[in-house]
Amino acid sequence: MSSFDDMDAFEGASLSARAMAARPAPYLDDLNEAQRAAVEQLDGPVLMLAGAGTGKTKALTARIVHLLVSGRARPNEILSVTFTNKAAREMKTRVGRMLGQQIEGMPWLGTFHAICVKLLRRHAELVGLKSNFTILDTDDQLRLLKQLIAANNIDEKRWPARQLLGLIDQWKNRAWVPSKVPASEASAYNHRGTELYEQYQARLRELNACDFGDLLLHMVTIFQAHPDVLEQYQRWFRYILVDEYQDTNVAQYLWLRLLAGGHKNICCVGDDDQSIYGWRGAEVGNILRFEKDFPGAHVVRLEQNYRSTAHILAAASGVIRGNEGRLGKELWTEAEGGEKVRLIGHWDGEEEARWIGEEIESLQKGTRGIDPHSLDDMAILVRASHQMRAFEDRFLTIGLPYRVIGGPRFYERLEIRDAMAYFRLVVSPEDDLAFERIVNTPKRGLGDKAQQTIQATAREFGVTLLEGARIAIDEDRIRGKGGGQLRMLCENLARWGRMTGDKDVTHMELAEIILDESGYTTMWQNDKTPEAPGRLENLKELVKALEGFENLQGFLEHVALIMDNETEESGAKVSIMTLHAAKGLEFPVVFLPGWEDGLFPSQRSMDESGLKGLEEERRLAYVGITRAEELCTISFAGNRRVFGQWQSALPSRFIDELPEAHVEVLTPPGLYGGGYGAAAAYGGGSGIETRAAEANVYNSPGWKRLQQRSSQRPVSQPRESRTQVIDLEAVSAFEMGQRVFHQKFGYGAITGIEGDKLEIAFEKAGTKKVVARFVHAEDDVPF
DNA sequence: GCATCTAAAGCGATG
DNA sequence: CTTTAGATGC
Repeated sequence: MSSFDDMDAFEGASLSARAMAARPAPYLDDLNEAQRAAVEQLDGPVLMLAGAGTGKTKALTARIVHLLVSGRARPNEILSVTFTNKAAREMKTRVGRMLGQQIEGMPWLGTFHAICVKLLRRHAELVGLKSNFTILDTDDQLRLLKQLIAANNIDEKRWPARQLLGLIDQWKNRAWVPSKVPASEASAYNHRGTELYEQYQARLRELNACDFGDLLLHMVTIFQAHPDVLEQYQRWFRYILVDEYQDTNVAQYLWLRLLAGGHKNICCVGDDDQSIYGWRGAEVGNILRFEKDFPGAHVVRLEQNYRSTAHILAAASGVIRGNEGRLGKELWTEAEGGEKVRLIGHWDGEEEARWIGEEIESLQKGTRGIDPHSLDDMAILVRASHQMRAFEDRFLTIGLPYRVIGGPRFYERLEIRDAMAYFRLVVSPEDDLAFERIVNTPKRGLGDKAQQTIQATAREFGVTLLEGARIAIDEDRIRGKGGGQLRMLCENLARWGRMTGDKDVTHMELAEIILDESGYTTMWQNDKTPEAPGRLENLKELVKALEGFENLQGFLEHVALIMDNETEESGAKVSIMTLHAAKGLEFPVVFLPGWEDGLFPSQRSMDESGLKGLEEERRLAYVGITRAEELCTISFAGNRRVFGQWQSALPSRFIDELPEAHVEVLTPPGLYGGGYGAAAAYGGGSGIETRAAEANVYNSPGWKRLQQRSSQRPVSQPRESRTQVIDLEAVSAFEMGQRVFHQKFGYGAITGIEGDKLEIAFEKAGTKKVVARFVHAEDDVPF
């Protein structure tokens, strides 16, 4: 084990405390009373209950600065954990800005996982790993589990690997090693869950690998079994700060409690009303229990909101009031005036998308006393990602620029994982999982049979797959085209491996060489699907990302934890994302579509977790509303197509919880009268509102009409956009029958021209009408 | 060994 | 409806 003092992170990070103390402390001046209290109470346990938009990050960064300036701790003695890399990055820059100087050494400001990797590399041998262990992504985990399931003669059809993975994840979130899984879980996964968990852990150790859950679990295990190690860190980390404490799971909680066990200088920041990750193992209980865990804790409430109008806050408060067992907070603001929260019902999901599209266009120009807004200021927040499609389709048709936030993250993408597998294999030839992944990608004529031969050979000689492959070739066990290709792959890998030591080739050049010579780049160049250009683009991004690292090895060690889906595109765009992805963000204008019972609150959530599930959904509604600064529009549709089936739905029960005084009900032309929704059906809301709801909705002709027609496919109502800009110039470049390419739908032929829109029969996506400027001539594809 | 068809499942998402 | 994994056929 390397000595404590060797650790990079523990040295060279000092910033002269005296030099800073001499500076004035403007960071305290623009804090309000509560924020200031939270910042100045440096010693002992502190719970900062920070509502949405109350300047939480500001207080947190001021606290770090205060610790540094007051000389309580050096930058490398502060442990500061966040959940996302984005949050970590933001805190780093804000601390730097507040100090008025860039500060290199905040090595322990990062995500739980990033910090645990750093620690675990130092102590890996205590849990049977080498310090250069690899971190598996979900894909690798799943493949491993499938192998185990097959080896145990379990029918994967009846007992899917995904289920087992979910189970193991949950156990790890609760900090249960295989031997600690309680008997109550014994029946899980056909009574073989624990057994397979044990095998999985053993296999990980063989592979010198661990998964994300292990990063924390191993550290907890080490701290519990080696008090001397724990004590070192308890002493070293003089102050601990935790962001988004309501999202911590049991393993993270134990980890924190162990580290804070000595001095108890721990400050947890969170908002129980924004706990929306229960299904991922987060325990709201952690935050509710804080004062019991840390007796004498100072609890500070940040309740003054600087983000939203009073109407928006009132609406959010009205909804969240429905939850039990809250720590209790009431947001308030000095701001006056503003628009009420708007509520509108639609016939179906497409109508909803159409209306929101038009609304966005008129807000762009400014309307009814609302100033013009950039598209960057507007966001659509949906409950489930499949709701996004309706908006994408509509926005493509009317030519409204949008960006989808979330989606598959950069490093989870197929091409990135493939490329990384090549790099992994070059750096560590014993990485069998990487070998399996790329041996026949691109296609080398090595199918099941050849791969089984390699596996068998490797087992026979007790060597890695790559070594087994080499032996298999030498002994002529794999013949024909595949054999030759495999020989070439092995030789290439060996050659690239030697090049890692070559001073004349930078690791970026090497990465390019690997991708080119393996045929991987060519594979995508020859691919004619619409995704291919984007994938090549991503590979370029990947190589660019290498720049910040010393070598391939260094890059790989960090990549699983630091890669973000971050491509800065030019031009203003409206954002579309899930409510989960929206946490921590804010927008002047927010649309919240799809407020229908079953969709939101989600049926699945309620089925799985009952009242707890419903309460988490309610917090999600609270998070959604509080993202809005000026204008918040909630909508629901009477009919929606789910998995191709038309289904009718009732307005969300959360709509009844919106306080009427702060809501303006909009009535779109030609639709049933607006009004409150499902109160009667659930007995929610006040008596008056409930009766009003019955009168307005259930007995209204419009509602009855809606009910009657709900089983039929609704006729879409073509209505031209008020703000249509016809770009005939773009259309003139095309003619009937021409073959064209579209970013989203791929290749197709023009079958009609109408105004500025083209009707195109796509090869894969069917016939669609799209705006001409999103279409390229076939020979003008922007690769 | 690979391409093409067919059946079944998909609901929320960070490291 | 869409995607994807597995089976089937060539």
